[in-house]
Amino acid sequence: MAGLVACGRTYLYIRIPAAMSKEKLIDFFRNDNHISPFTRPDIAEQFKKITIPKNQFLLTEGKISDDYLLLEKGYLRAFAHDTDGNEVTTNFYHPGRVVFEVSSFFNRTRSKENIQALTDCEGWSITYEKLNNLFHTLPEFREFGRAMLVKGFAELKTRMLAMITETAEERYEHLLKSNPEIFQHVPLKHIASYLGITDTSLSRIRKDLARK
Amino acid sequence: MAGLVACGRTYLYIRIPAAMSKEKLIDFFRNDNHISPFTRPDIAEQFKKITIPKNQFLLTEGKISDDYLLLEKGYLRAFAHDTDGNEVTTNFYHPGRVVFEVSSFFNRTRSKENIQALTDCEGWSITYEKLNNLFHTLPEFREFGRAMLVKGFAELKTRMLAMITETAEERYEHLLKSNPEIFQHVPLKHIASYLGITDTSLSRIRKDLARK
DNA sequence: TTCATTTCTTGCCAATTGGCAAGATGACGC
DNA sequence: GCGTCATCTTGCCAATTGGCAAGAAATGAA
Repeated sequence: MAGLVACGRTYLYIRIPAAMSKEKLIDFFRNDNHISPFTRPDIAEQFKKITIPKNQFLLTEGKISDDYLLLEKGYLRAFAHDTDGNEVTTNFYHPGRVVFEVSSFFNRTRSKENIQALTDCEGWSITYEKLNNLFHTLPEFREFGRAMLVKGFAELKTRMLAMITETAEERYEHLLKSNPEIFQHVPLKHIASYLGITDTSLSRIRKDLARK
Repeated sequence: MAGLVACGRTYLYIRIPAAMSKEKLIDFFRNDNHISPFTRPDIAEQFKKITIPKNQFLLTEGKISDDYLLLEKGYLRAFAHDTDGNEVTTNFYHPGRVVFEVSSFFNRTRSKENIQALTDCEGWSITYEKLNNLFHTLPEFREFGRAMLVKGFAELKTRMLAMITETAEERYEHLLKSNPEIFQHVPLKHIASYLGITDTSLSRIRKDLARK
């Protein structure tokens, strides 16, 4: 039971010892973003089950990201602050994703981003140190780690290209198609900043699309 | 001498056998983007010296990226095509950089991007297979590989945030500060598409800034 | 040099997006 | 239920950016 953290502030999350790591676990291997039980107990047992209540933070600015989280249930959002202090949503996460801040986690530097649960979340987390040990000893798992990095990289590139070549309306429509679930869990202003526009503009775009 | 490729088209580049790989080579280790001779002959000898004449391509659309290039001299640009067929510049490379297309190289998939030399270039290249062998056998070198990935990731994220939070004028000024050399080697239209604006807008921005 | 091509600038106007503020709607706690 | 606060929409106007086309300037080839 232990390991449970109660807290009035929103900076902590509950960490539950992995009681049944070896049965019900997550397998990303070559499964391309689809969740299923781990097939490798030696890997699985290094992960801890964690739950994150809605609105609480997996990572806050200034901390060093030390959760490499395989998300099983729930939705999260990452956001940073621009020079004027405004929140900018940098990413959304849904089940089947690896959730962590790449730069902070691997460089062991203070994060400029926050990662917050939009809904109650569940997943399997591993620390930097343990993850590195696995990478060191298991070449197949190393492949997995690299694949996750490369995948994130490619997605970010695609999004960048969309920012350059597509209108806000097109970007909105694509997000609506590719990630409809998040619209149920997040206010439009977060989606707007993710798309690179204001909530006012997004509202107008939605009105225009509704008339069509 | 051999290995030289002459070609009227712009799709090939010259590949010169690494005659002096062990003396004058490149060391990125923990050197954070600063070039100096390789200190590890076992690594160095896996790389081949290549030169790329101006305007020729290191990578073309549809091919699988198989050069992981440590750039020693010269400048390159990566570009893709949007749905209307227009060129969009996705990246610029300067000496001290690793030049390759992450997704195509690591996933062994056809590249959607081209990488073209803006000036005569020189550097040290390694194939996917050899690079993987090094990663497999040399943990320190693995660290280097990951660091390059993470670095590229972080840069792309920063650029993304700039696209969302900064005006085109601010993005232009930052590029001018951080990467002034490329302005000597590339027409403004390429810089414009990299910044996410048209060449017309960039021209106006430059006029405004000149008056200040 | 001369010619052709590309690059860069500029004017005109339209489309997109933002800033601000007011009002409507909805969610949540007491 | 009631009140409060966040969310969402809308109107008005301004700023930014784009599309197009013409002309100037620079570049490169013969």
